[in-house]
Formats: sequence, C-alpha cells, structure tokens
Amino acid sequence: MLQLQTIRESKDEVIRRLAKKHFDGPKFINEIARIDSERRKTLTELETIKAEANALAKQIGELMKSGKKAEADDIKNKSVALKDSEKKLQEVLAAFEEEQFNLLVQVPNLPNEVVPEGRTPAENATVFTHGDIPKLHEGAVPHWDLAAKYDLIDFELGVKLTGAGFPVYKNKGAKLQRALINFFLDRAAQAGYMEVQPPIMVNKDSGFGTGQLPDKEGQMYHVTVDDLYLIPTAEVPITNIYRDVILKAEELPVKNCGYTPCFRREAGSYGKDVRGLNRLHQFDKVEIVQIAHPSKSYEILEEMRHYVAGLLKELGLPFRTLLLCGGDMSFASAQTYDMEVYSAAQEKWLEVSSVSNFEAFQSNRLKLRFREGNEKPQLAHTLNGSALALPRIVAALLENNQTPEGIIIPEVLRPYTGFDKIS
RNA sequence: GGAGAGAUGGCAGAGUGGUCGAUUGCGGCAGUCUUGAAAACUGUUGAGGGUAACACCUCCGGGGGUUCGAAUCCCUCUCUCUCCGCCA
Repeated sequence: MLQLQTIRESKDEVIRRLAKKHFDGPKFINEIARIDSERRKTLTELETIKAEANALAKQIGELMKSGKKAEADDIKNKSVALKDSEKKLQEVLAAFEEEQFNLLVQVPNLPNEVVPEGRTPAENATVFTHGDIPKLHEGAVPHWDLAAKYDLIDFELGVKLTGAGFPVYKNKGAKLQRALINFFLDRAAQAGYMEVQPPIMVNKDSGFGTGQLPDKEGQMYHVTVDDLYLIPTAEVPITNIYRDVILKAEELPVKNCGYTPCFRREAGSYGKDVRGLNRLHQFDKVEIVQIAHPSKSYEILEEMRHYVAGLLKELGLPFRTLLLCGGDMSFASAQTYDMEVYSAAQEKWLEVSSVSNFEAFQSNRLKLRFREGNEKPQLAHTLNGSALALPRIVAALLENNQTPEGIIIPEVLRPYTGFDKIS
C-alpha cells in the first residue's frame, strides 16, 4: 500500500510512475487526494469538538468533587449538545476513511525508474544469460515421460488422491526432492539466512500484510471452517513474522529463509503450460526474505539475484535473468528479476525464481518499521526471492541431464541424493 | 470436546467510573562515582495523528453500547492459559 504522505506530497509523480504499470493513476490518485483533504478537514473539526468535550468533562469532575452540583449540571447540558455533533462528524469521517482505504488498496506499487516500459512478457529485458543450450541425444523426451520411465513422479496417482496438479514423488524422484531442499537450505544458511519453519496456513491479517489479500484472494486455497489460507509462498508467513515490529537499525538487514510447500489454485490455467511439472497446485520451494534499510534495498536486491544465479550455476542449468517490464511485474513489487532455466526437451524457458524489492509497500501494510537511535520509527523495505522453486528445476534437470544410459545427477547434489545417476 | 480463568506499555504486574497514557519492579538509554567494569545512586524510556514548535486528538485484545466522563460498567467477537477427556 502506498503511503498517503507520498500521494499528498508528490501526486503528479505518483501518477506518472503508475503509468508504467498501466494503472489509471489520474482516476485513482486524484480521487484519493481529494478524499484525503476532505477527510483531514473533517478530522480537524472532530478533534476540536473532542478537545472541548474533554475539557468540559474534566470541569464537571472537578465541580462534582467540590460539591457544586448545580454548576455541574449546567455544563452537562452543554456537553450533550457537543456529543451530538461529535457523533455526526464521526460518521462522516468513517465514511471518508473507508472510501479512501478501498481505493488505496487497489493501487499497485510504483515501479522503480529502471523498470522497462512494456505490457507483456515479451517486453521484459534480458539482463544476463549463462550456460549453453544443451544438445540432447536422439530420442530425448520431456520430463513427464522420463518421470514415468524411471518411476519418479506419478501424476495419475496424485489425481486419485487429490486432483490434477498434486503429483506423487516416488523412489529416486522423492529423494531428489529432498536432496534439492536440503541443498538449497544449506546454501542459504551459508549465505547468512536464518532458517525458519513457519506455519503453512495463515490468517487474514497475514494475507493482507504481504498483499495477497484482498487483491489475490482467488489464488489461494481458503479453509473456510477456520477462515485460514494455505500459503501460496513462504514469503507470506516469513515476512509476517515482522508484522507490527519495530526493529533496531543495527539489526538490519534481517535475513530469513525457509522451506515450505506452496499451494496455488491457478484458476484458469490449462493446456500444455500445465503439463507435467510446469504448473502445479502444490509444490515445494525454499524462499529467501530480507528486511532492509531503505538506503540498502537495491544493493540487496542485486545481491539476492546473484545468490540465486549462483545456485543455478552450481546445478549446471542454463538460465537467463529478466528484468520484468512494468506490465509483467506483480502488484506489490517495485522491481523484479525473474530467473528462467532452459528445459531442453520442451525447448522452453521455465521461471524458477522471482526476486523482488517491495520497498515500503508491504511494510506499510505490515507496520514493519525500524528505528535509528532515538529517532522516530520509519518503514523498512522488504525483499524476497525463490531460492528455488523445485518442480521446474526438477523438470530441467531431468530433461537436460538425460542420456541413453540414464539421468546424470549434478555433482553438488550427489552428497544429498546418495546416487549419481537415475537409470 | 467439557469446565473454569484471563487479555494493560519491551517483559512482569497494579489499577473497578473523574487530571490514568496509566503506580511499581525488571530490562533499555543517559549521567554521577570508578584506572576500567560491576554495584549503588540520579534522570530518562510506548505508538500513531497533528504542529514551525507547542497545543490538541487517538490507542489499556477487536468491535459495539451506557455515561458529561470508561483501562474500569454492559453486550459481542477473537485469542491465551489451567484442569479433565482424546491424541501424533
């Protein structure tokens, strides 16, 4: 959520920057600004009346103490009249506040100036590429065929147990999952991230804090009996750890990581994009989260995307890093890098990580602040990234590393898998 | 699931209608003392809005109500704890 102060102080700039996200800034921002000034006018009036009423109540208290009941009753009558207009103003104020809030939550974050113009993924900027496109042997097949051939993943069994998009990992397929999770967690720990194991269901407040609610309600599984949501990413519980928290400046940056399953309804998805592991309702992911000093957050964004790139290099997967254009980035993000690996049998790029700086957009909702010395608390910046999402990594590993003799496990994973080949 | 108790500042814990944003202790910060540290002593120490700075307004789990006045009374919701039952 944008800060009202920002809108108040630099309305035109906000509108200009929102254009890159193809958001109707003039409509929303002008309206918010208009309501804001009305709201503030009402608030001032109301506070004046309250101050008067408080003063009268105090007087009454003193008069009662000294036994001057008649005088007290006199003032009481005055007070009753005040209370009446107080109540009316209160209602007017509440209406303004609600209206303003409802508009404000619909406004996306401002994109950073370096974010490219554009509407579609085609307009994202490729900022880095690494590795060669693998040449596969004759008869190479996509990962879903490999999964069946080596009995690694059973998609049909998942349908029986739950439904489409909930695969069952088996044998070396299950072990590979576990190996990747541990590999990612160990690397994150080495990079200074503290591991947490958060709940995988969250309440409404948490969903609101990171921006999933109310904007993306339909994307999450909702356990209605208890009014809880299955998390779409560990970002939600991990970032919400710091909701309503005031950190000391010395504690920044806070670095947390965590492995969780993630649940996404992916309503409306269909076709070959959802084949195999490409798009699932439940998947595993290791997430990295940082809470940063505003002056450091972009430096940290770069650090985080290089960290993720390092993982992909270690796994020997060809990848590219995209700087998302205004139209392709998420609601809450100010700048996002996507990392895509090349899946050689499908012959396409698969997104395996998204690293974003949200600046103060989430912290404003979260009331996540830090304090420098004795100064007033100010909003911190939040960042997160996948490091990494498993299914598409598995897809690329299976496809790219297939040989007529079997699938070769990358060197770095062998201590974790305990085997060097799937055959 | 049954019964009961409770929710107050970073923590502990007072406060049952009138200068209570809140006694006190611990913790934190600053100072005195000390070669330094500890101890002791003194002072200071919540958040948001508002202001040039004051003033002023709001917040004692959330919401609503009674009253001139609510942390204190009423209603309601949520959560926590204890005991019993069940249980990985």
